Amino acid sequence: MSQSDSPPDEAYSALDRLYDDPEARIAALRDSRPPERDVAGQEAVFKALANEDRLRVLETLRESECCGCELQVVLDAPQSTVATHLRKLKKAGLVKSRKKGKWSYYRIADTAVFELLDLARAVQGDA
Amino acid sequence: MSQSDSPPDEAYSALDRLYDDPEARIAALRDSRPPERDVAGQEAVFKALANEDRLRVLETLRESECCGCELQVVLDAPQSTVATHLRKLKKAGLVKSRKKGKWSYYRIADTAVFELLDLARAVQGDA
DNA sequence: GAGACATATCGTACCTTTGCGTTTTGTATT
DNA sequence: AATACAAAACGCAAAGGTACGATATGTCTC
Repeated sequence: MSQSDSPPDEAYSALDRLYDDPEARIAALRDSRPPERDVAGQEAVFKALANEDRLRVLETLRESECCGCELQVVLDAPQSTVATHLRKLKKAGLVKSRKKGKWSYYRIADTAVFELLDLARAVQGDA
Repeated sequence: MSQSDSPPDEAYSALDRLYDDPEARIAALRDSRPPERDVAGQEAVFKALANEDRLRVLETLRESECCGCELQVVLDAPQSTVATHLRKLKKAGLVKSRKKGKWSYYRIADTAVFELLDLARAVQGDA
């Protein structure tokens, strides 16, 4: 993951054999690397989405805002488990919450979340 | 995760207090649950996307098809590590590969993958 | 202010994923 | 057929994520 730890020298020599101008190809490949920030942000989003229970929560919130205890019914899981999932979804910016009395109501933060869910289903569908 | 293990009876009684007709609400919540297959498929896709190295590979493949040894340069990681990531991407249906001589060339399987990457960046952006 | 109750947080045992050295497989080249 | 080499598969230690009981926090009702 860093630069000096275990450089794949073998890979370099592979490129040496593969191209007339390996330096240029290497430079091109390196340039195509996206900024670290972007990648880290994307990873955080996908990590939050990479769990069945959390996906079920999002699909439910698609229909309507829900409070925590309703989501317990949906997931059929204990309160602390549900709360942990909701915290993750919130931290990743996928849902927002508002407090009303002793209830916390959760809702999808951005319509882009719907699109992510739909695309994942589509990709999977014709795999 | 299953039905009989640890039912959140507490949640049921919460709904009892919350609604005039809790049974109806419970039924509605349960009906909103998507088919198990769908959720499992979505999870698989998001799991495959939930890793910085794999995201970097996908961003690189956005530009052009690449062989394994090129991706080693991009990730700056040993061959076995890169191969593991590629296997996962392939199993999730995100990339396809073709073999030419002793090289394997990888490419994005579906333009939906680009959209997923873009959406994740967008969601993250205004979080 | 005491009790009930929805949530949030903490601690931790358990399970999954990752990274990577090593070995194996498949394809050129000599 | 021996060598070279890209890629795939195997194996296991280390890291990370999950589930959930227990506990803490905040809010309503009496």
